[in-house]
Amino acid sequence: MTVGSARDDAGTGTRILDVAEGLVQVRGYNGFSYADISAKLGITKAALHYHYAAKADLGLALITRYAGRFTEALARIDTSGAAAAARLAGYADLYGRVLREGRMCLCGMLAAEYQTLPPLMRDAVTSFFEASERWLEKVLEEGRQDGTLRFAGTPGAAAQVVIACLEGAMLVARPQGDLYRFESVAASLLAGLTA
Amino acid sequence: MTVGSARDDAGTGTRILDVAEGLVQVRGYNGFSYADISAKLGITKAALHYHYAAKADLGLALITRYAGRFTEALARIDTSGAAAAARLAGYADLYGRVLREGRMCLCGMLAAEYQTLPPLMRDAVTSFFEASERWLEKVLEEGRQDGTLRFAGTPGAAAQVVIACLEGAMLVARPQGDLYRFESVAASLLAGLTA
DNA sequence: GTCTATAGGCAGATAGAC
DNA sequence: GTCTATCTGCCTATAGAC
Repeated sequence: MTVGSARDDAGTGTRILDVAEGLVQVRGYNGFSYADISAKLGITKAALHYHYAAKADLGLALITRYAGRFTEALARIDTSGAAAAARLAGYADLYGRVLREGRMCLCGMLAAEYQTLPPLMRDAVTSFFEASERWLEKVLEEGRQDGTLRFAGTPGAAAQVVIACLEGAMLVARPQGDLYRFESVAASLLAGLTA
Repeated sequence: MTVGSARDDAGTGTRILDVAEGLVQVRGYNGFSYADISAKLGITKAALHYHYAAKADLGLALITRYAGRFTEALARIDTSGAAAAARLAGYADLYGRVLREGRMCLCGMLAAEYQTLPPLMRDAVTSFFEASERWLEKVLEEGRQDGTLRFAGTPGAAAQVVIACLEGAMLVARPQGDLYRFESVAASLLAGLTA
């Protein structure tokens, strides 16, 4: 990887990921091709294969970067020092920001296509959800102890409800052309968990 | 359409729908081809095109049949005369039955691929969710009035939470290889709505 | 790193015989 | 209704020049 002279030019590899990420989040992994990226970026398909030899390599890089950024965002929420309820709201807002760009959660989209994915991509998708669940579990447990959150059952079970609700709300909001639907569901979810 | 001599033989058109339905629910609309159906059914691709000239025709027929059966199932729940809470549990069980066959909700899968679908298929998908929401709204409102269900906000908002939760739980359960995850989320959802 | 050119395969779809 | 044969186009991927 070569560092350009200007600090803010992205590098072709990164720009490929940027375009491909949007395509997968909108059309799915099976719904885009190298030709789509080629057209949007103005470089040939052959050049794309130089950076990502096979489509599966590109797909894996996509998930890895997405999961890394997600983990970073969760770390920022943690270091904010906010109460558990606010950290939970911050988590939901991460989903809201993606949807406001007209996109589905990358891993939610890939979850639908799971059975058609190459093995390494499958593993990366499941890891994403496991990491999410672990973070939520921690927040929920802390919120229960400090009295800012309340829920029945284990923190793990509640974490699964949160993930299901947010992913499902994103999934349905786009076809219904109703982004507010997501905000409404997320608000109901948070209200039900707030003490 | 010709009626066979034996009452229980399905007809090629129906058998095509049966196979295609499974393929879409497992692999997605963009994840299967006429060749897949051809192989599973032992007839040529050309024969498939006789029954469904274009893939979009097949896709539309798939949603229409699925939505019709879903509506029938909801009608059966209604005529059971059960209380609102039990009817809600029956609704969740419709999803559970699909997942136990290793499948995603047909329209949940198509919701993910929405941006790549032909217009008529898009409209059919949104209609499915609207019909579901209207039915749930009715049940929730009745449950609130007879005191078997409780929730904050409008019945419409609560209905959206139910759909989001169940679709999302299905979506995530398959990659995680954890069908019990769905049951757990559904149980939590119902518990939160039961008075 | 990016290009032109092309391979090899599979997609959806059609023509016409039976 | 189903078949064989074929078309056209797009897909992922590679070879080799620049």
